[in-house]
Amino acid sequence: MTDTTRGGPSRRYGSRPTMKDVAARAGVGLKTVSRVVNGESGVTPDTERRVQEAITALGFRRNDSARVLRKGRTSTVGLVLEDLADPFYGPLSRAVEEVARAHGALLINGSSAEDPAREQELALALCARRVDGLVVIPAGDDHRYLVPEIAAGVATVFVDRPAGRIDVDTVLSDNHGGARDAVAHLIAHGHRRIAFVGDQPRIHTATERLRGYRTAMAEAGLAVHPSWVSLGPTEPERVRSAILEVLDGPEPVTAVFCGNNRVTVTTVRVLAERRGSAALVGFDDFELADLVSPAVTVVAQDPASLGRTAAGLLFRRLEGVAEPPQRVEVPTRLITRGSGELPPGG
Amino acid sequence: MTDTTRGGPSRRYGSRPTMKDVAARAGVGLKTVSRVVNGESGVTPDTERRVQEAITALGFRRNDSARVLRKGRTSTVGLVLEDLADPFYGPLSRAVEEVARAHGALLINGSSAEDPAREQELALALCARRVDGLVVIPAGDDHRYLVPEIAAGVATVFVDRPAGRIDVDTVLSDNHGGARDAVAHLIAHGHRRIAFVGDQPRIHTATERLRGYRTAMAEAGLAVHPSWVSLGPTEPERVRSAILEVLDGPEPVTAVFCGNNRVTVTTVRVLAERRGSAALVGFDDFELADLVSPAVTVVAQDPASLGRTAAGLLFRRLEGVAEPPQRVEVPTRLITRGSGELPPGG
DNA sequence: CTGAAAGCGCTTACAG
DNA sequence: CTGAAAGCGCTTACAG
Repeated sequence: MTDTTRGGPSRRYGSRPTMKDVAARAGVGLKTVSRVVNGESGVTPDTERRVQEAITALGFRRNDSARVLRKGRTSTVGLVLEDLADPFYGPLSRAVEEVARAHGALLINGSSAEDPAREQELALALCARRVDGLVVIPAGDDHRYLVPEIAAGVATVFVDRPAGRIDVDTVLSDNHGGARDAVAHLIAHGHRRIAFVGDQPRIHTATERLRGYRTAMAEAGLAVHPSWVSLGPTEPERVRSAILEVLDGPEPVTAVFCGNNRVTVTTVRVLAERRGSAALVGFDDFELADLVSPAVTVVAQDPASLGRTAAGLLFRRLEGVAEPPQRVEVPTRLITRGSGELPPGG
Repeated sequence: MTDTTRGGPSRRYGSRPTMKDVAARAGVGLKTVSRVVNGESGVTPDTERRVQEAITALGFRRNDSARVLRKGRTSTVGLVLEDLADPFYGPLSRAVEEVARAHGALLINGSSAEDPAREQELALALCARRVDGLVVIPAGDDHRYLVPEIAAGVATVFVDRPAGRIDVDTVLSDNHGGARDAVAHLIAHGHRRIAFVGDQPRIHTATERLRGYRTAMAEAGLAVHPSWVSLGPTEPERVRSAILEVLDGPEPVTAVFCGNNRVTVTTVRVLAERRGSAALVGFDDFELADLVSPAVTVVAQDPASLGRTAAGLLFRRLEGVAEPPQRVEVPTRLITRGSGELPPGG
């Protein structure tokens, strides 16, 4: 029962030919095969041809696991994000992928589903696969588990949200400034009673945007009634009841500032049912925001730019740049389309 | 200049401790460390504790490249898709990821950008990394390059579009039937002059949907004027001019059937500018389709179901099921919202 | 221009 | 319960 077919024309299904098999078939040494496979110089055209023929005949493909074991680098970077199906993260991921590709690297990404335990599990699984670098959109707020990995040389960049309890390169949108602009815009259009409906308070961007809301209100000398602020999951049911409460409760508002695109979309639905009873500005742009009625005024982030910037930092580190951790802020942009310019009392 | 610090408390930045280092520090054999790391039985609680301490002290993390080299399986699957930033592929990718996760596997995905060469490069790079299986949304139409990989045991499933010149498991939407339903719906609402604007003719889904369009027209005894059919890139400019041509050309239509979500979105924009001068049914559902005016009637695909089904087939194969290649068809669903029920001559 | 030997960091198969 | 040896498939460092 010995494996006598190894390297022969009818190898067992599931086994793969190795460089050794190719070398045997081509009648050359192992190192010569390695040279051909890696396009190194110093091989006679005739030898190269024989090796290529053996490669094709056997269906050889280099095993990168073995290669990595010797070389140390995997030419792979990891991306931990919240949810690939979210239209905010798709373009971000794609941007990271393009930068990686330009550097000859592959991207592995995984979704944390907003679960800190899953984020950690994923990030460490990527480290065990020895990614050269890691881009993280964190779900949790304590990232000390990455300290040994970073010490061991895994380049690490956080994006969209900051890292907790470790000091690393970080790329963030100007959440506070963007939210402040949004709310100031509503105030400039005559609103005094403005609600903020956002994501869960343990998410950094949610609290930063809330802070921007409070700043704008305070700068205008406006009090914030506690019932106007609602943070929580972005599930449609939660958002729907939050919106109805701020619109129809004892302290009704005339305008709503939404903390992210999931919230905005549900709010647009609720307002459409009620026939536009409030002004609206959303954080994050979204497809067709210009085509609903009224068109939705937003503070746009640039997810592709966030991804590109983060990946750029990552590869700078991988190229050996050793400077203190950077903190890059990506500006936001107010896009007025109608919903944010509605007067109070509509 | 020897590396005397190896395994010591101050190893060189960038180097990583190995099981050997852990074994030395804990005063045990290599195999014992392996047992602890992999949670195997047969280790004294006291020994285990000493090993765990050494692991923590050194910041050890198992190198999966080395592990893979011995075990043969990587517990990784690859997904080649068109563009992660496309809202159709995000949910599909996420669904594959969830199934992989349920099987303890990680997902590596990459975008082909609709370029056959890049698709091949990506798929083969994944094979070189020895993914256990491959889910492919192809850009090209000749996949014989995968034959050696499949023969070597890489489980392979095509989804959304069929493979070219190889016989493999395939999961497709009912493109022909869905398109036929869409066009029959427009005909039932009185339309006789109907345009089809779709994706490039080398894309299988585009031609299948065109075929469905022709079937419905033929079944109703309606002639198709050549100028009513426009296939090409889904860039907004191309779609815009195609739409204007079928609406305002010498053979104006009263209804448009759009071949995919990118085309539909642009068409909605163009029609909004012209104030709803034609009926519209789109292939693919999209966010806020219910909120634009008129709301958009679509033939909905279920990208998550496509992904789940494909990944399910993949893991069945990985579990050893050996049956002839399957071809699974996922049904589509007509969702009427208004734009497809507009009468001709609006 | 070419190749034999050693070794990357694990797991396997075995022996105690 | 524990560990020494061999080997997975490559690349490195070297010698011819």
